[in-house]
Amino acid sequence: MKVITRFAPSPTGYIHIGNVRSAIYPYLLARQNHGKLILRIEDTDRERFVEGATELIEDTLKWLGLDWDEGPIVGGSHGPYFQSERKSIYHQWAQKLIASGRAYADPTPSEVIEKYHKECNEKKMPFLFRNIRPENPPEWKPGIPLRFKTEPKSYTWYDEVMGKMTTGPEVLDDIILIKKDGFPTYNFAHIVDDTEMGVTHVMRGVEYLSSTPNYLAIYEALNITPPKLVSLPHILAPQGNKKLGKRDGAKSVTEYRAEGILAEAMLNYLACLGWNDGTEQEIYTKEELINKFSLERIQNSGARYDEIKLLWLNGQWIRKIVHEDGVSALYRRTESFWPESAKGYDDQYKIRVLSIIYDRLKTLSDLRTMTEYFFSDPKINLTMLTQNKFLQKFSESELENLLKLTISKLSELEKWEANNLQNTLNELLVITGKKPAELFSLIRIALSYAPFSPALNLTLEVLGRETSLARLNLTARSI
RNA sequence: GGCUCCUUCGUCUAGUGGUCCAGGACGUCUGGUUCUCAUCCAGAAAAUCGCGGGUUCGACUCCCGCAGGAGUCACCA
Repeated sequence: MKVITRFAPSPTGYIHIGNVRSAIYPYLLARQNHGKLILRIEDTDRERFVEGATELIEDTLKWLGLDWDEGPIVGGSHGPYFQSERKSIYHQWAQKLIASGRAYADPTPSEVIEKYHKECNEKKMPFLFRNIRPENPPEWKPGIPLRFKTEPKSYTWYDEVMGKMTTGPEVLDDIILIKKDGFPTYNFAHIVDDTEMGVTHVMRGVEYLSSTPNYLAIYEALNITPPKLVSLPHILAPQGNKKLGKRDGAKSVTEYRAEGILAEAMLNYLACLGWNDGTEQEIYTKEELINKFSLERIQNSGARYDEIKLLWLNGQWIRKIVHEDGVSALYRRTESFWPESAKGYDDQYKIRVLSIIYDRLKTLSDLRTMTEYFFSDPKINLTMLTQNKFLQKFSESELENLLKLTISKLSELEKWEANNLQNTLNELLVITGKKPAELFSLIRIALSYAPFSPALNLTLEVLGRETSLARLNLTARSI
């Protein structure tokens, strides 16, 4: 049997990291089995619809590398893939239920329902509409909601993550199939769509676990074998025990992208939050995830979201890309992350800067703050020099002399190249009798006035003879 | 309140009756790599396996009870 999975978001805003996992797992399962992933937009709630949200969702998926086989943009033979365009299909299926006496029009005024609802809440009783089911429902016509006529009984089913499930008749109710505006509810629409689209594995958050018996009842009334059900545990907010939501500052995937998180790291982190292959591996490529993914190894308790670990993983991925594909591979991803001042500089120079700074990056946006002095002369800050813990014991004239000596030695260099520079620096240590910490700190600060920088010889090399000497001179004269 | 699910270091997790006085990773701390920051390397601290009973020669692992947490009970998905 061909595996067909789907990701079915509502276009109500951006996808935040609490939700993407329900796109990642279906993707992995589909790819692993050479099946299909369907993207379906569940836009039946016109009030919550947000303009542009669909595009945002598509962008997010594309960025993460989660391509879909059927859905918006790519099309497919089971369309349309927007629920709002499938109204007549739902109505056809609804007619089947009406014909078999399993659905009825509900003329109950909303005040009556609300009153009963309130009553149930006060008495701490579950709200069950079937208790006030109208006795002689009218014929169904637009403007009246259509309800499922349930037959309370016990259900047992198997959830691929949670295992064997059993519930009693008390959870079954006459749920709304078609709203009074003519659009179906999620409860009905997803069943129709999954069936029509041939979905074999329904993967969604655990919050749907409690309504599963009601879905099972509809499948049964429709004479359909339900697909495999996969409940995904929640991702928990960093604080408390609540599921991660926008209120907890759950950022959109797009935001992480803008902050310089790599798609590979994001995918790796999210896939492994609540899933592991039982080995001690931490870094997974998309291909490895596709190969190793398994439903049985999805965790069945919620997992807390930990941004620190994401950052660590991102650093690992930044280095992995450089080590495996070279600096220019990483450089291609950095375009929007350089400081303003880098604008006029060519690719070659920026690649050289990147090659000496990349192992310090946690996110690509660190480039903005960490490479400033490679592109514009830093502001001279003499207190930074004189207050430095290695330099404060020297007098100003001593510092000046050390700098002058450094300048003259470096000026003699024929080839301005890292190894030669290191040799000269070593010579200077011998000549001056200073400790590396002392001399090197002085030079480093005079060049960058930054809290940190790469190895001194590399910094000098990339900065170039002219710039380096000019900056050292400037500081020497300012002391 | 009903129903359902969940419960191993701070966090993500390994663990399917003995090889676990519980392993890995993040984080934390310490030390090393000619300055800084980071990387990398080495090491340390960190879980009476939610609690209480049982079964067993032996339980994190099986059974029962309890507690705590979460989800759900919408013309939202």
